[in-house]
Amino acid sequence: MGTEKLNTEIRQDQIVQMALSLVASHGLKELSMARIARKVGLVPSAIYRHFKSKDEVLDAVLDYIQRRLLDNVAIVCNETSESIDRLRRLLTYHIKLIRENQGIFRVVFSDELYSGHPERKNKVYEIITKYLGKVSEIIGQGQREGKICIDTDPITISLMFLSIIQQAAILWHVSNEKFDITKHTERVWKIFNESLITK
Amino acid sequence: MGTEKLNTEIRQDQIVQMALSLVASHGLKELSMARIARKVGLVPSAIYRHFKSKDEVLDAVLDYIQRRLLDNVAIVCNETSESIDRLRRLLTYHIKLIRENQGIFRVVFSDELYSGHPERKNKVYEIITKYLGKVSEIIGQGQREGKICIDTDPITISLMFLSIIQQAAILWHVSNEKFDITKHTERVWKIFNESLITK
DNA sequence: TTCCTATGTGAATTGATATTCACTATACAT
DNA sequence: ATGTATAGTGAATATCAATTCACATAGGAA
Repeated sequence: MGTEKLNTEIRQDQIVQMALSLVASHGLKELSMARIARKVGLVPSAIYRHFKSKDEVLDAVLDYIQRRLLDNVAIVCNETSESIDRLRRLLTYHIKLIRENQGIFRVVFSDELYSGHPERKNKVYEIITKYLGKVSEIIGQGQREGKICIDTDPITISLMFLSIIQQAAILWHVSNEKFDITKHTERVWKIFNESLITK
Repeated sequence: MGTEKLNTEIRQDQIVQMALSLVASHGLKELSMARIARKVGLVPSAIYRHFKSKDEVLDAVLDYIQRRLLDNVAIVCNETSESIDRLRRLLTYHIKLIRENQGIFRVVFSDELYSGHPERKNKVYEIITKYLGKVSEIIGQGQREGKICIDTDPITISLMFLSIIQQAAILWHVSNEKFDITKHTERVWKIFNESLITK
């Protein structure tokens, strides 16, 4: 009825946001076009004015996630040029991203998203490797500067680095937010610091 | 028609196995009672002779996963009494379990499994913490024996330990098995060895 | 103001899936 | 051998989700 008419770009943004928010609160399984529509304030069929299919919506959500992750890298690189500092800050931003937007990780690590969709599975792989690539650039920089020990390759270190946060995030999520992710991160950083950073 | 009649215990086992195998090959989303039935060699309604609902099937799958994980701990504890050795072997068994039974991890870390099921989410949490508990016992033993440095608590170390394998498993899975999980594990073990094990 | 197009609506379609039930057949105990 | 409890069948039901389409309308361009 008296529903405001907004152009596709705005609606697409809203749809992605609402989709992500629904995933955060109820998981991917419960994500339906009808629910998204209701949350946006539209009727289900209206979504199809802005996306050809549910698959397209999911792809857009993935694009958004990728952007958020890579933005974090850009932000820390702007804030400081010191490699260890960059890593430390990235850790903080990553945790913050997880806490504020649980949906992101329910999506990225739910195989429901890409089972039966080779292209999408590939996209997820791409997101992870791109992010890892950026992190390992920072680590490589640190190694060249003599701040990080060079007997392990940057990719392995960056994967270790992210693994630990990621898994903590899963535990945090599964424990209904009881697991203290911040404290865990601090302890891990300490070990990380002592074992990889040249003194 | 000429379908053999087997007793409930056998059928329940078959159903759990086939369910897990389907999850491994097609993901949780594609897991339907009909598919399970076909794979077992039954008609869909027959499943209900052995499980009250699909939820019960999923619970049984979770029980099986828990058993497999804890079995691994028992096995390594039987094989050797040396803490570092136990950890090293557990790592190997864990990777083997992942490789041979990809379904296990598609299940444990798919929130689709427990979204909207607080009890099941709790069960997943329980599985993880129980396993972590066992691992940290081994680590605690190593610390008491002076083999593992004591400035970090066992739980943090065990979580780090498992995080790294787990995440590697995800990457392995998302990359369509291209990522070399064994090599990665070796490198990680090396770092682990150098930073946590007292020389 | 008047069109025209992009956007929104509601009903209908299609397809999948969990679950139930009345019925049948098998294996095992007697 | 026979009967009974247990396991298997196939059809039916109910629900739910994605998608389509004919129709309605808002809002900017003319």
